[in-house]
Amino acid sequence: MNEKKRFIFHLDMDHFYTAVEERENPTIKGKPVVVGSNPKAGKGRGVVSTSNYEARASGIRSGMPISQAWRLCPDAVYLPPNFPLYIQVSREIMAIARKYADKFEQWGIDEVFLDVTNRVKDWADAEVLARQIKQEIKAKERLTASIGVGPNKLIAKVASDFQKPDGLTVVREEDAEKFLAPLAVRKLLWVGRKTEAKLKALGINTIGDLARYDPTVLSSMFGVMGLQMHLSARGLDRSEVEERVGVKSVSHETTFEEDTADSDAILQALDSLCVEVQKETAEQKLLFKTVSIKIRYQGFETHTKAKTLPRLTNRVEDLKKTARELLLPYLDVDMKIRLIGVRVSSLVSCEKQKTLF
DNA sequence: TCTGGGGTCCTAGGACCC
DNA sequence: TCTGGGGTCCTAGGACCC
Repeated sequence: MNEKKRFIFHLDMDHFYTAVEERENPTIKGKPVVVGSNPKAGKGRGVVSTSNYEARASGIRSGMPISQAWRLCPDAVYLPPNFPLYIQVSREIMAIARKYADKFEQWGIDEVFLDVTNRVKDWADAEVLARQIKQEIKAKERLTASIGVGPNKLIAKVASDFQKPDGLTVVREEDAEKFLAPLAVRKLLWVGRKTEAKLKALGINTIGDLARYDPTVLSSMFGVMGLQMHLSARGLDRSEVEERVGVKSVSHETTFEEDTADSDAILQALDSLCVEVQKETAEQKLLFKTVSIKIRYQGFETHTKAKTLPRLTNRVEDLKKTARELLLPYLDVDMKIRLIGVRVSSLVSCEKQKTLF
């Protein structure tokens, strides 16, 4: 097997939501800005979606409870997310990036992998191309991106995070292992908080530690992911840049302002979620077969329950009825409810469905 | 510190079929 | 009376991503 040398980019927009907000409203530029849930003077529920670098200087981070952010920096500009705007800007950026690559894989709203193997001849060439993409985005969108360049997706992803904001990091194949070795294992894709803690318990802190560790032990502890992690730590990743086609599920969920035991209010909220989910599937011309509900009690205990219907449907009545059936047993429990959610999956497009009959 | 909302993928067990 | 092996589908929970 002669594996062709690849050139992969990972492009990551810098503090995307807050950067877009600053662009739209220059008066907030230079101030700490936080996009997320309403902080309600420190009593708000929810988390920080994105913070700009001025806010990060106070210790604010994505995913942090908004109440904690408020305590760290009450004077920041707090904004609710404007998703329609971010999606619009995201589309424009992705259209720019797409022109530069043969293979394109969007990753969330503001990141993308590009395979530019057939567009460049060497690493220097790749760097020039990456710079060009950054420049076009800056010129057309007045936003900065950081790009990581590497021989595979894994390294490109770690590299894009290496220098931020407005960064460009090229990691040649022959330098990959050395580049990764001193970094914390948490920097690796798929090593989250839980896995990080388990690795730490084994004495594994850096990616270098992980690369040197016995893969059979990793395999017995983490299964397939263990071997995957070991390969990643050595800079190896054969996964392709692949366009994602079609969603697998559509869901909506909502956290109540206060935990509640009011069944009427809960069921009413459930109905609204069903309507939203059905509307979205209808817009995308999708039929669904499986309905799931999610319930989170006070204290964060979370359950899901699913039912697969005998046939595909897109009727809101089917959705409401099934969701209600699934949820009802959970309302008898002597705990207040924090969140409910509705999801549909086993999706088939209506067009495809027609051809089946 | 007290945890949003939108997703994907994996695992493990059970039902069911041949 | 005791009991295979492979495959698919479904469910519940959990980890991870942005």
